Amino acid sequence: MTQTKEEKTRETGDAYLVASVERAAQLLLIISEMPGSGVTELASATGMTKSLTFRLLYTLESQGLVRKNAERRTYALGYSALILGERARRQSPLIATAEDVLAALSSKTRENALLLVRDGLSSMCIGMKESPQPLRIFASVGRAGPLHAGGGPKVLLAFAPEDVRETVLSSPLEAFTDETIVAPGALEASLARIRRDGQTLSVGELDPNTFSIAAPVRDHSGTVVAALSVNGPTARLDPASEQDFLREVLDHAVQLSRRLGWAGPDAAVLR
Amino acid sequence: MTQTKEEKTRETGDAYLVASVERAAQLLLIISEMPGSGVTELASATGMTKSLTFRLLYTLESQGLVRKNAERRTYALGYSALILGERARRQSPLIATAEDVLAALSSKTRENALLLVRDGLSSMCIGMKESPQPLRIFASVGRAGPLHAGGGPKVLLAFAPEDVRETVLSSPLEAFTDETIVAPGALEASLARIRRDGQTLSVGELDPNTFSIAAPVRDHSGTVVAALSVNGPTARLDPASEQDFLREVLDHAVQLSRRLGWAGPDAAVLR
DNA sequence: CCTGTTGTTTCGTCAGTCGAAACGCCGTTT
DNA sequence: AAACGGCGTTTCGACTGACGAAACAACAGG
Repeated sequence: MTQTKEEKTRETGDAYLVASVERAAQLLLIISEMPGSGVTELASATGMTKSLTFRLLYTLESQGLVRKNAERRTYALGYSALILGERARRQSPLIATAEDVLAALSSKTRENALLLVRDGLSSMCIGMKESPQPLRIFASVGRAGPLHAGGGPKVLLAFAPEDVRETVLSSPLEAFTDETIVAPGALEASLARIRRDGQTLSVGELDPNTFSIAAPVRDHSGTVVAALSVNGPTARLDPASEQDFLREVLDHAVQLSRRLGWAGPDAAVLR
Repeated sequence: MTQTKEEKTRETGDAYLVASVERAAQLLLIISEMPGSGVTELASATGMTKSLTFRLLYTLESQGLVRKNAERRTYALGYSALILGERARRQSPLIATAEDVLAALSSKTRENALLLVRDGLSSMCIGMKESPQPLRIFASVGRAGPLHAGGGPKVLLAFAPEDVRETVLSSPLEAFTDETIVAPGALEASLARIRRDGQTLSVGELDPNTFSIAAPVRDHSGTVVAALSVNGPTARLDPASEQDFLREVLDHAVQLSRRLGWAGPDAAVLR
């Protein structure tokens, strides 16, 4: 509201950004989060003017990215958004390949199976197959999270470039639960263990009473491009199932990596 | 190139369009069609300047809508696009519900099962489940087509608002094959039959040697919101399978409509 | 009938966008 | 090795078209 000066310096300073487009993209993401809103509501949610919001919506609608419910005067994502998603999926060998693996892993373990990638300093879920059981962790594709808490995120961080690790380790670590690792030293040690073991189990770091078992996914060059994980309520984590889950997650992560062209250690080394 | 005047009149005349956003959206759709292109290639594909293309890409990348392959200097859709698609799917009861029905219909008939909607004066595929058989029609979500040729499109046209029907009937009808209906009178008659029968079979109208069987999908208010169709090679269309397909398509279309809240004619009327 | 809210439209100003052209960086060719 | 062509990136100034503010219209509820 009164950050005019700051905003301008940021925008012009940050370089080649086209402000209108940036705002339109933000509006689009906001709409995806709160479909069925009207102009005014969206305007206040984005901090933009009513006129601007209206114009952007008008333009996005003309491209089919948003759809307007004429009588209720309300907006939601349009078919072009659907198509973009469909094509994005096909364009990414990782996601396209992962779908089968997620389905297999979820049906084997009867728990949520997730595929996470690192996006800057956040983790993001880009694929998921939900547990068939009624009691399950709520998760959704597109959900962003931290890098320092939870099995999948810690795997991503463990294999991230050094500058990313340093940045995360040197910034304050938010405590989501009592179990969240907040001491940089302890986190570093945890990451080292993950690199040594090639997988990890974390309990209650992100949410109380939930566990997460994760392993890295590698591409043809051996680079870790994602983390495959299974999560569920700790109530279902007894010693037997724990061994089971660890084996299955590792197994499927390796399988996925192979399909991406990875020619790393063969099955004998694993187990 | 030399259409400066025309472009301007169109843009300013068309009203509240924000040109940058419009162009960015077009660029985004182009990228989805030709992933792995560079700045220059995309610039010539969209007819935009290199500088503009670069700036738009830069902006879209900052929002995660496109992803840049740093070493190969090449662009593809980003994770935000994926997320938008995911959310668009969830926001549309039609699409979310249709997935099961498409899977069931496709497995029953062993042919492609499609869900089409009308988008202005075009038909568009918004859901699909491919035939399990090796010989199948190529189709993809997001593909736009005409309204006057093919089973699904004609169903959409038959139940479209009158002004849409009039516009289509009074404009030249492109002949895709020898079987395409190009005479307005004949098309009108065909549409009337579709409205009477509540389903249709069309052979070779859009592509030679392919058939399409379609039926309307209705929402809670009884409005036709989509067409459910099955298509395949005419080689597999013998009298027995034809009856089978007609029954299955109608059956599944009704089932889908019911799930959308339609309380129309009960099963006795159908058959 | 009034009132509060929402969506739409208008208008003038100025910031921000755009095109052209120059630049630097490759990989290939001569 | 040097010259070339093609690419992505950067700069710059002119101009325009995007923006905010505020008026207007269209409702819904009381």
